[in-house]
Amino acid sequence: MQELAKHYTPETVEHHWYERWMHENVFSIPDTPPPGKKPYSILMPPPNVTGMLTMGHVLNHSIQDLYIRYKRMCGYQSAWFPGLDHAGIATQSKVEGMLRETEGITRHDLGREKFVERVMEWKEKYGGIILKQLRSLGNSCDWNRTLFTMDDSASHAVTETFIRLYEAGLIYRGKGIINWSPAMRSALSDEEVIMKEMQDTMVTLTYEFEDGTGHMPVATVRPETIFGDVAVAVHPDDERYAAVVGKRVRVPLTDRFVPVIADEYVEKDFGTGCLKITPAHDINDFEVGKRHNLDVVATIDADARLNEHAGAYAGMDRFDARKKIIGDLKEAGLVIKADPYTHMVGVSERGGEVVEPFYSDQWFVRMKPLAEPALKAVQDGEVRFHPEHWIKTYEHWMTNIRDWCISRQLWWGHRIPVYYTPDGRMTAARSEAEARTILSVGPEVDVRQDEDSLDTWFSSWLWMLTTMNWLDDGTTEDNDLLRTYLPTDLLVTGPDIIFFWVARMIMASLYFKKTVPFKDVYFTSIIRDGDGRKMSKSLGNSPDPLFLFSKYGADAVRYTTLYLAPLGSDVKVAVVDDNGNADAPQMEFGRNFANKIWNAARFLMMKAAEAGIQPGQSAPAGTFSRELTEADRWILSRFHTTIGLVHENLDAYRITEYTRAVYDFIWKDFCDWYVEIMKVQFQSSSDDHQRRELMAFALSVFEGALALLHPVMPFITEEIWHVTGDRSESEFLATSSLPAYDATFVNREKEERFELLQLVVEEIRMLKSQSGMKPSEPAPLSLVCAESDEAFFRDAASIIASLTRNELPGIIKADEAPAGARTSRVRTVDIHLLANTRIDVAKERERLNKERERLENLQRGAQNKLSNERFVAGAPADVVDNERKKLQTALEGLAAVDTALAALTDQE
RNA sequence: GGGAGCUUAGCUCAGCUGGUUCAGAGCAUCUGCCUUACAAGCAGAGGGUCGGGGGUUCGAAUCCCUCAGCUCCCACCA
Repeated sequence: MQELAKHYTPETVEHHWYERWMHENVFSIPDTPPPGKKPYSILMPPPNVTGMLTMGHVLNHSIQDLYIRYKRMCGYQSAWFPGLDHAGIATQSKVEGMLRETEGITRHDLGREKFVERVMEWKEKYGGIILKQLRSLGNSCDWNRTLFTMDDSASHAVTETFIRLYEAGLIYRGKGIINWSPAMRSALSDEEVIMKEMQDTMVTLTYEFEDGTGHMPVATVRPETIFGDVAVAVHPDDERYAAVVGKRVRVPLTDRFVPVIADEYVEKDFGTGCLKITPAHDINDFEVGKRHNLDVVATIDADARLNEHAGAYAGMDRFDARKKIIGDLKEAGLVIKADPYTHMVGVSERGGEVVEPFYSDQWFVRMKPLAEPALKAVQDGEVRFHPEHWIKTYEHWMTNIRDWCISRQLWWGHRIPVYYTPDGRMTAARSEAEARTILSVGPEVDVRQDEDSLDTWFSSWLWMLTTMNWLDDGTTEDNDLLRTYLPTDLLVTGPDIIFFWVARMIMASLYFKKTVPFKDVYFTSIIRDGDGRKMSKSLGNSPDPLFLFSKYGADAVRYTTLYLAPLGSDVKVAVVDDNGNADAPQMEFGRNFANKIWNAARFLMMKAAEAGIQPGQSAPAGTFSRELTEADRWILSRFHTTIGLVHENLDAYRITEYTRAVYDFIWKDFCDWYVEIMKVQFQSSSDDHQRRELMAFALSVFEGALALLHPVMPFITEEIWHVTGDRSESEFLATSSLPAYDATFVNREKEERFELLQLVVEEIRMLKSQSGMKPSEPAPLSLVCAESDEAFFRDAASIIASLTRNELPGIIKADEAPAGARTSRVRTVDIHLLANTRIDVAKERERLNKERERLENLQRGAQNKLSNERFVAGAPADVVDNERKKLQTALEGLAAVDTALAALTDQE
């Protein structure tokens, strides 16, 4: 039997058990579960290959691991599919930055092939750090199945799906206005653009009529785009300008004249009511331009510099040009006014730079046909959202969905499998050879593959399929994994990627596999710092989870995080500095809990040794041969109630409730009460055999509690379970079963009677404390209780004495109450404590009067209800009955208080 | 402009289907404790008209309406 240290030190324990679990392949996923085992599966949202562990991951993965472990212990074949995302933009820019810094070169210096090689090298060396970090959290996934989105198997599926969608007409190439990131020189999808409030200047410019009859005032915040103006538009109903429609106006600073047109898009009441139309640099202007057959004149290039159309400003950065142009316009007397203006501007989700509406050729996925069934699946409850309210957001997006721009002008990613001939024909194909066959061109013709790569999410949206090896060779449609684990049971993710990922997976799964990808989606909360700010690296307000693990233990961090994070709303975690590390002191909560469990185990082991229990002799959870005492029956009832709560709450995704239920059982019921009572039972046991029985019983309950806690605190529970049971290193709590719920052990009556005992003990302690007695100082004590409870309290006398550190209480009749005692009443029990300290009569009277007031309120409330006929008639019988009881107790209590008050007066 | 969520003790949050845990937990505060595991602990205590107002109901922290404050998402008024 091992000696346990006074404090729990997580680090070595965590390391040890994770190693053991890995070594014994405890988390491995068989293609098909053993007979009789039902599958339970979760897809891990693949972290970015450049990613570092954040508090968000901790929350997310703790939930996933909780369910994977819980279901495993419920007898399911748990399968948690891990992976890693190549994260096109993030990774490419990271490696480009590295190359710039260390070698002073750009990707163009290397060329595409070499550059991609370098990214791969980088990935092997520095990427995937996060996978190691996730292990320290205790994740019980099958790392052997880790899928990287750029692995050959996944790439085959990506190519194949592209081709299928292309052939089905769901992928097309088109010229249009897309979101352009000048920093990455690539297109972005709408979802990769976030709107940010910005302070700009709105200038109102003079557009003079060609015929010299005056001018039109046109407001803009982007004067640098005037060189792309092809018209000025007014609303058709705007009387102010009706006469000038059809005239031509001069674009300021140029000699170009553009027509005045009328279009419904213009808001009469906004600004001047005149709108310059610049189709190349604004999506709406583009639409207007299309309606009026206007040219598209691009004046800003891919690197966000003005081009030759901008005359003297050619080559200038867009923002420098803006300043210069405003100055020049002012000088030329063309500015009517310039006002500060606050508006929303789209910036890149990644780099934060202002996104440029850019006219170019891109690839798109037609979303409407994919969205319809995906919307229905959620509305019909085939996919359930938790919390439900996200359905509204989903519906809104799905019904207003726009085509998805999937081409990126990046080198890091899946290259678009489309091939072109010099004469402009093209086809999607699995290889150049296949393309040549399809296009029927010989080797003499130069066939070129599209230069662009695919949006990262184009591989992510296949995650439920690629993790299960769908099309891993490009052709195999079905396999055991897919048949067994798809649809998966649960997806845990942040609501921020509901469009990026969740919605698209539902679409892809329904389209390619005719099934939903998952049945339940749990949307996690966002973790914020003490001031409510989102945690971020740049703010320095995000604790490094690894630091927290080393300081508090991974179990503690997992537990505290889940305890604090309710379903659906954000959670605030205060962050303070600890020698340069961002620290989250709230984690002490979990650490203290771990320590409490540790010490309970120490105590039990100590007593077991005292009783001469041999290692490994504790009975299996829930089994015992002992003749049960009232206290035993009580703890068993509480234990099984807790088992019930664990299932109930976890099945309903009420995770915080689960953590609370187990906490309360272990700390309050077991440690505060049962262990303390056990000490008495242990001492009063007649022989070692009885003591061994007692300890075996206590250990079985304790081990059952460890099992209930294991899904959230896997390490410490595994460690203790080995010590208390002296189990072998290749046996695991992780793979054992949760204790079975047995309703026959749940006894509400016994629990209530025990509650009375608890209340009595607490009241005695209170009396002692308020009498100014030392806690350990004994005093004569007597109890008056209902006749039916007398035997119970007589039996419990030694327990009461021990718990109150007092003399044995006498069980007496009401008329035997001693004079000069301090008196109190809980429910049906009167307590008389003969303290040897002087009673502070005034203080005591105050206390009694306060109690009197409370009881009077209780009485009044009950009486009011009971005298209300509609209550008596309308409320359920047991509720009415309860009020009667309440009234009864109040009246009895009042009588007792009055007696005590009278006795007090006598003492004066 | 549209939508969603939140507001309960000094702080962080529970409180599910209205009524026996109905006003709770932890932290913090105060007072005692080296009590046969645990001071990372034990025992006590103080502290809230459940954001404001209205309604439904025999009965509301809980359901409805409304106002206020905070947060987030979506949206093409230059």
